[in-house]
Amino acid sequence: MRTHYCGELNETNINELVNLCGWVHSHRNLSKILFLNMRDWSGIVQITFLKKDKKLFQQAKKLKNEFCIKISGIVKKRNLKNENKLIKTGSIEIIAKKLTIINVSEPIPIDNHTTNSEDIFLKYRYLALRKSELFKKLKIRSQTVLLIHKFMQSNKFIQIETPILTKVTPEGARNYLIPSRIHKKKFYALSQSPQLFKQLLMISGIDKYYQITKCFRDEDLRSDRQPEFSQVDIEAAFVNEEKIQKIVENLISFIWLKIKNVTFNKIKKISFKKAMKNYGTDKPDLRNPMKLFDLKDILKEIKYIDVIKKNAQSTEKIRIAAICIPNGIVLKENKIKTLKKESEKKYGCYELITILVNEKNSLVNYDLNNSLNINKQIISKIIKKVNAKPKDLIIIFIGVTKIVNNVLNRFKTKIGKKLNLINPEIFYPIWITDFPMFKKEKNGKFCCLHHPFTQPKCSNIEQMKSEPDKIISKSYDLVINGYEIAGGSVRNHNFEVQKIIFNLIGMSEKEQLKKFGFFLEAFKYGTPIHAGIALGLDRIIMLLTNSSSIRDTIAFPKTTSAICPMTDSPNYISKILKKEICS
RNA sequence: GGUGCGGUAGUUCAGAUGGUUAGAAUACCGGCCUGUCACGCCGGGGGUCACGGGUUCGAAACCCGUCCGCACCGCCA
Repeated sequence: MRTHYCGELNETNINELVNLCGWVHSHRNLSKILFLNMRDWSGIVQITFLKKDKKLFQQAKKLKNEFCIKISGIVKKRNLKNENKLIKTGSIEIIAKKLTIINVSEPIPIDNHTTNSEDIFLKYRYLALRKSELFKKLKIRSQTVLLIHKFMQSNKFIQIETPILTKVTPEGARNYLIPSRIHKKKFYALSQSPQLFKQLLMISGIDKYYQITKCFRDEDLRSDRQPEFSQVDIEAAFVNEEKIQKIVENLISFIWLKIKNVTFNKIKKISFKKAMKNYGTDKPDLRNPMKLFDLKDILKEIKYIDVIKKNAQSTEKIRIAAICIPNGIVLKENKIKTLKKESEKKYGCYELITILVNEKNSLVNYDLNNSLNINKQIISKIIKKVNAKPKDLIIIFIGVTKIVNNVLNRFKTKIGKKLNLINPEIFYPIWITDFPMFKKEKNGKFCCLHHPFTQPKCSNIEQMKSEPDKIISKSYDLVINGYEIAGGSVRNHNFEVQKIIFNLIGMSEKEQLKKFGFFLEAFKYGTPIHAGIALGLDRIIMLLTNSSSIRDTIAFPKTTSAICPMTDSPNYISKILKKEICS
C-alpha cells in the first residue's frame, strides 16, 4: 500500500520509487505542469505531474482539495531556485508515475487557512482534526500519557481501574445519572472521581495506586472545564503530604523536561491564607509581577467606616488593598475607568482610588471622587509600602474582603496581559497548602472546601466541634500559571474523625450510613495512613500546548452547554426505550 | 439561573445614523497559463441575512421572545 510518509521524505530518498497515501492539500494547475501538495499525518510533500504523460495528466486535472489519493512516483531533488523553505520536504518533489483516487471529496466546510468558528469546528470535528495544529496537540497528549505511565510504573505505582458506574451521592458536584434497566426506579451515577474506591484500595493493602481515568461532572462549563475530563489519580499508603508532593513534583518535572525541555526549580509552597493576602486568589499566576498590599494600617484613620456601613453586611470583613502597576502611566484614563465600571457592575466594589507616582516619587494625580480625605503624608506612606517607582500607578480598593480580593486579582490579570507583564513562555508552578477545612454557606451551614475525606490538621475533637471554621486541612493544590493542575490531601484514617466531619456538615447518622455506610464500615478493619492527589490531564495538555481552551486538547469535546454538535447528543429517546426503563 | 459579545454565500468576514438588485476574499464551475508552492489572470453560479413576532411606507440593521456559539458570574465537596 504505502512505502513512506509524505512529511518524512528527504534527500536520502532521491531516485527511489515511493508509494504515498493521503489527501490533496492544495493543487496548482499551470496547464502543462501540475503541482499537488499532498498531506498525511506526518506533513506535506509536493507531487509534480508532467503533461507528456498524457493519461496521468488528464487524471490529475480532476483532483480537488481533500480528495483521498494514492501516489506512486520517483523522488527527485528540486532545482535550487525551486526549493520551498516553508515546508520540511521543500528540497525534493515526487514525479508522479501513478495516481489512484481512493475517494473524492466535496468542498469541506472548514477553511484550512484561517480560524473557524467553534460551532463548525465541533460539528465537523473529524475535518478540524485534519489541521496540523489540532493534531499536534493530540500527539503531545499521547506522548504525555506515555510519560505518565512510564514515570508512575517506574516508581512502583500500579495501575488499577475503578468503576465508571457508581453510586449516586448528592454531595459535591452533580452526578450524571444512568437509569438501571434491571432495577426499576434505581440509578447509577457516572463517577465524578475515584475518591472512595482508591481509599478502599489503600485499605486493601494496595500500597501505591494510580490511574488515568475519565471523570464526569454535571456542572456548568468554562474554557477549562468539560463535562467529561481525564484525571491522573494517585493514592499511596503510609505517606505524608510531603511524599505525595514530591512524587507530583518529579512527575511534572519529568513531563515538562521531555515535552518542553524546561527544568523546574524546587516548587515553592504557600498557605491558602498567604495566597489570598498576597494575590487575592488561591490560584495565583506567579508570572505576573504584581502583588496585593494591605493598606489597612496606613488608612486606618480614614473615614472609610461610613462607606462600609453603607454597603456591607455587618458580618462581612473589610479589606483595603492596593496593587502597583509598573509603568502604569501608559494606561489611558479611559481604560482605568472602564475597568472600574466593570468591577462595580459585576462585583459591587465600593471604592477605588488611583494614584500616579511622579518623577520625585510623590503623587502626581489621583482621582478621589469619594469622601476620603487622604493627605500627602499618607500618600507617601502608601508609595513606600507598595514599592512604587516613578510612573507607576497605584490602584487601591476598599470593600468586602472577598470582593476586593476578586477584583484586584482580575485587575492585575487583565492589566498584566495588556502591558505584556506576563511572559507566555514561562511556567511557574506553586503549591497552595493549608486550605480551611470548611466554609460557611449562606444558610449558615458548613460545607467542605476540599472534600469530607480530608484530614484536619487539628486533632483535638472538642476544638473541631467548637470552632469548625478555624480548622485547617491537610490539603494541597498545585497551580501552574493560574490554573489549578492538581488537588489532593492526606485522608482521614480515623473512624471517629470521619464521623465528626460528616456531622459538622450536617449529615445525620442515618444519612451517613445510607450514603457512605460501606465506606465507614471499611474504616473499622485496620485503615492505613494514606494520602493522594488527582491531576487534571486536560489542563496539563492545555499548558503544554499553549492552548486557550481545554477543547483543543480533546479529540471530541462538547460545547459550553454540554452538547456535541457532531453527534447531536444528548438526544431524546424512543417511547420503547423509555418504557423499558420506567415501567 | 444570571451578565456580556456574536449568528450575513460552502468557509472567513464587511455591511455608519433603517432606503434601489446585500458585498469582498477564499472555496466551487468554465476558460487561459511549463516551475508553481495559500500560483496567477479572465468569466460564472451561489443568500429563508439563525428562527418567530413586532415597530415602520420600507428592517440584515430598531424592539421583544426563542434557539445556537463563545467568554464570564453563580456552580464545579
